[in-house]
Amino acid sequence: MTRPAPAPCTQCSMYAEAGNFCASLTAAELKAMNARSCLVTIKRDETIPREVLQHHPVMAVSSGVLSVQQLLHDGRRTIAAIMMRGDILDLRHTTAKQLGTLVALSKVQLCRLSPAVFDQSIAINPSAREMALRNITNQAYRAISHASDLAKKQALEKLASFVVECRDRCPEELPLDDVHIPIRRGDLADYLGMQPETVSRSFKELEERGVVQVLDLSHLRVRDAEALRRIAGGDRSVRGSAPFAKAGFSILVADV
Amino acid sequence: MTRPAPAPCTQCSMYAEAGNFCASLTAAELKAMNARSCLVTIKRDETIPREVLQHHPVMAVSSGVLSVQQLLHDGRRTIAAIMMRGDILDLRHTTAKQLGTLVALSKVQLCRLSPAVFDQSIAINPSAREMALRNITNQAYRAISHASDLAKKQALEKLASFVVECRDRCPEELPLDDVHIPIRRGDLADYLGMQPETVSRSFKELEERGVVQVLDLSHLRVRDAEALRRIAGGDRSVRGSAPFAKAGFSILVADV
DNA sequence: CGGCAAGTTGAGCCAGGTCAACTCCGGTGG
DNA sequence: CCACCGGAGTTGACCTGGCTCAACTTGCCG
Repeated sequence: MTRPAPAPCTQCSMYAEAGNFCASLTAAELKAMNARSCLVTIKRDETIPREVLQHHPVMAVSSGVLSVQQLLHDGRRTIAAIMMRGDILDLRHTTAKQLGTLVALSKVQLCRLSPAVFDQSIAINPSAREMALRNITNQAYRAISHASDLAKKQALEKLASFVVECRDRCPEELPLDDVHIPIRRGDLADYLGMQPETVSRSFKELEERGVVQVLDLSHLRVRDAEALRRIAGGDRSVRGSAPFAKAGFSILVADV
Repeated sequence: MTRPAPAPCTQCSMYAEAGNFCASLTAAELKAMNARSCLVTIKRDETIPREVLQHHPVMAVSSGVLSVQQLLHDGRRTIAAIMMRGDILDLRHTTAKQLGTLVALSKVQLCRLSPAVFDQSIAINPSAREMALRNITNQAYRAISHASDLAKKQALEKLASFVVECRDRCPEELPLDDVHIPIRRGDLADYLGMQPETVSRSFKELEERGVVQVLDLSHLRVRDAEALRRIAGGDRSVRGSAPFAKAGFSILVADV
């Protein structure tokens, strides 16, 4: 039985989207990459086993959301980082153990890059090198900025920060002001270091303040981007321009 | 007036310490780097001004502790990351604004690398390339692991984690089991997302449990490394093997 | 349409934030 | 050399944001 024909790189978002590593490869490099790499699909809540990471320490997220998780002794779970399309992981110098486990938060397409081809491309192709470096650097700075969200911000502020992060980072093309929340409430709670209940209450609060409108569990509409930004920056007193989005209530309240 | 002769790279820890970027440069590269770069000293609590960062977007920490800080609207301060010797910062694709401000937490020696020489070395010298990539990747993974400390851990656990981080990361050569805490209590509080009072109480608690002994404000002795590790991993019930380090108390307590 | 997992809402409680007083220590000047 | 000063750190008492637990509602998939 032959191995299933690898999906051609040309159909992968790592290649298709400018700014990603594979998009900067030459035709020859892409061909080598295509021959030596392999695109796998991971279902939601599946963990990438340690031995797989050891055999394929270099990989890239082609679609979906991959998380770095840590489990505390008594069952508390932390999502320390989320990786999205274009993000490169190089675990050759970091055992997965010290980083945590890699768990898919949605259906994830992951490309196991050939380390040799990866290194080779980085060595000779300046633009591939720049893309890779830029991606890793951005991951570092995103993680730093996430740490700063977690350190001192209150629940509402963390959530506002996260919405802003989604707006900047999520690849989807949506009507202006609509934001796609790519992960579930429970995962979001573990990413922001809070409880699902608190996430829910904070969404409600943002909505009551007229800052966002919750369209469904994975879609928001931003009603007042400036207010959102200011809440994310720690100004908790801010109210949006369209308070009490669910019309009707405001009249009742005003009359009391 | 001639510019003061730049300190030769050979005296800088970026060069002297194996595993750092500059240590992997060839003699010719080092000479180029020496000619085009400049080592500056920054006093504690000084901020690197934005315009300096724009002119010198690539730099490396030679000694001391440099922090990435963010100030919330109402004055809360966060230390999102701390950089120590060997760490490379490349801000060419990240405005300092989105990352935060860079503030020295101790006397810092910072080398402003020439971006051109840096890029050139990375392009042609495989071992320099690997060092740079490895450092950036490690920074990313450290930040991720810091984020996971902040998300769900309690005060005591965060502090234990930090002590472990210091043990692994701090360059000082100290007697086994002694740990150097390179930053002040207030800064530590902002790094761990808590209040100075809580930091103080947590140190006391670790000491009362016999896990560490506080020698002075910047030195600890680890009494039970395994207990420390377990507390850092979320097992809050752990007590050390040498409780009530300040002798005498235990007798009184036992008699009640 | 039924069943289950995910999400939301409400009530009570606690870890850690806040505020104020106190101690410790290093630097400075008489 | 010592008295003084100011900033850092610590301790204690109180308070609150968010965690916990439990009940309920919603949304998803067969």
